[in-house]
Amino acid sequence: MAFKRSRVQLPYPPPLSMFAELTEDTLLDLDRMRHSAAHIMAAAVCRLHENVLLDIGGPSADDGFYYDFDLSTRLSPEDLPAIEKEMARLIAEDLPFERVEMGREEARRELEQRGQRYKLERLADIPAGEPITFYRCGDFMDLCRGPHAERTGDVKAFALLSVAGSYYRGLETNPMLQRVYGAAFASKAGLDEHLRRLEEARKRDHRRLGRELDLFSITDDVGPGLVHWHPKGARVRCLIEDFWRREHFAEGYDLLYTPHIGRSGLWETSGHLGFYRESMYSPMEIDSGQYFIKPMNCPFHIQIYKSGKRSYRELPLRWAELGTVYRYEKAGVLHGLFRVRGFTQDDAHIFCTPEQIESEIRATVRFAIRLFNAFGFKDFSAFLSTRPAKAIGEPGLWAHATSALETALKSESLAYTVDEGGGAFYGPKVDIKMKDAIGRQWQMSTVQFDFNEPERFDVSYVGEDGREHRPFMVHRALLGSLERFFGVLVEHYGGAFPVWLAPLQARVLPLTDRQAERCRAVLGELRAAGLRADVDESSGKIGAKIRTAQMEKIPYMLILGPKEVESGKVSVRGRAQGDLGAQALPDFIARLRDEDARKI
RNA sequence: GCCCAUGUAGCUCAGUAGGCAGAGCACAUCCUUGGUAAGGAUGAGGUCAGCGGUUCAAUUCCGCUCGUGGGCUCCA
Repeated sequence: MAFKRSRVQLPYPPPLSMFAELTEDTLLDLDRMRHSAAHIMAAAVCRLHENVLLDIGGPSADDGFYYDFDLSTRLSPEDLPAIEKEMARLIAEDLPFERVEMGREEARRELEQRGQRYKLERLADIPAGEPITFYRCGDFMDLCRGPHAERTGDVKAFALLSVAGSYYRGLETNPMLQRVYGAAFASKAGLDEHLRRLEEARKRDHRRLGRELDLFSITDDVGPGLVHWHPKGARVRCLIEDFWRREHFAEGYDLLYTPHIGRSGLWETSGHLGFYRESMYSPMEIDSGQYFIKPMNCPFHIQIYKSGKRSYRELPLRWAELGTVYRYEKAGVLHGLFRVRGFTQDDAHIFCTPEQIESEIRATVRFAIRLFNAFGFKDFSAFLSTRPAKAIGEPGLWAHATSALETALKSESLAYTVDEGGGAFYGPKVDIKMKDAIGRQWQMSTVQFDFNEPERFDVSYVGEDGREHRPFMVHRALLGSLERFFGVLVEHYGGAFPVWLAPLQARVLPLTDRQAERCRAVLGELRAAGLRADVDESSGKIGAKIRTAQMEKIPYMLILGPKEVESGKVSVRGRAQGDLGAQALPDFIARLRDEDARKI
């Protein structure tokens, strides 16, 4: 039984609590207790406000609870303390939760009498034959499946965290309800630990570190969702890209560069204007034609495929591109580097024969994991999304493709969940998720079949039989987008990049001005060895220079005073380890180059 | 897009019950040349997000716009 909720979409803020030490039973107890906390909150709101229309609430994510309701007044964060106080009172009263089962008609009358119109709709959703239950707690009674804690006093520690809008049933055509989120734990210590984790996540927030470490910015003047990579961020990106290119060549990929805009006809053929228009920007007029900025790279890669007649002997073709695309995202969903309007995908398209597809997919999954291992991600799982009701392409093709995906997941021993019918209309897919340093899950890679575009563009190859065949076409992005991947990486490392990715690997610190010249000479040697370094020539004391370097999270500091100048050594300080003593410069350089090469 | 909150110096944040705006850090200049996480002094830096309204007077009150943050997934 799936007691732990999983999500296909990127969660933010992501669930922080891992509860590794908790058993399934205690998790269920926690869920039950949080469900009750949600009811207590609803009861408190009903005590404080008139005409509260209840929708539903319950445990949320894996740390708290929420409840949705419709109120005549708008709740703001300032209202939370009063609700908390009322909740505390209900908890102190230690009221029992009483399960009341009733017939459908009786339930309807009950809800009508209370004027609970959302609840009436929810009641109608309950399939015939299932028991209809209410839970009573003092004078508060709510249609609810349960289960609940025994008494309100079982909620030992809670805090209300935020108010938010929430569409009824999550549909934006429905009225907007008010949602209050809270956290609840079995003990004060659990709650404190949770709040500590929230604080830890805040410290790692890539938007905050992006500013503090001068990595990137997004400015109002240019526009929301459009990223500027500052020198240090750009340096990290460059290192990621260099690594990515080397690995792709080693995996038998070729690289492409394609234009950023294309004629409307191209997008009509591809189907994007039909299916994807709401994510595309308005066309621009060039000569007498309309051009669209690309939301995807695939039509261009297909053009290259079609630039000549292809033989089965050429397949598989693996074509990758760091392709920059622009997509319209609703203003409210933009978020730092995680959700932007212009981004660079580490995109690739694989064209292959049916016989090749299984090994291609396997290699792709293995490749993704290998890449992520290099960045310190170790824990993976996957989602397999299969054929939806409305789909293009023959069922036989779908079955073949889906089994290739599944085989790859099994042979790589990836835990996966099947999202039955959750695939896009044009093909099944696998999404790979991974855990970061503090246990949060991120969905990064996607491997996706496409039965639509090859058809629309009439993509083919000549087989052994001399006849034309349709190749399989697979889209895949491993890192996802460089923007989002970089954001995750910043949070994963908390801004303290390992030596191989650090924008600056070492800083040379003169004790006084008299060592400045020697420091510049040391810098020259570091650079000549291919290392990234600079010198702090400011006039502060050594403590201040160390503090600055420490806050910039530079892996190594080399301190040079009269002693070092005389001995020809450097005093090394590690960002994490502190004072490492004096070393000969060549030894330090060798050590740094070794760490760089070993990606640590 | 929708709900709520929010926007004051490069950053973090005070402040004005409506009367020409303030701190710390960062920056510049000078003094200091100090051995492993902040030496000192002086100075520069603001259309108080933008536009409109009320007012003798608006950064402050009101409206709109833009941006940012939390959400809009699970769900009787």
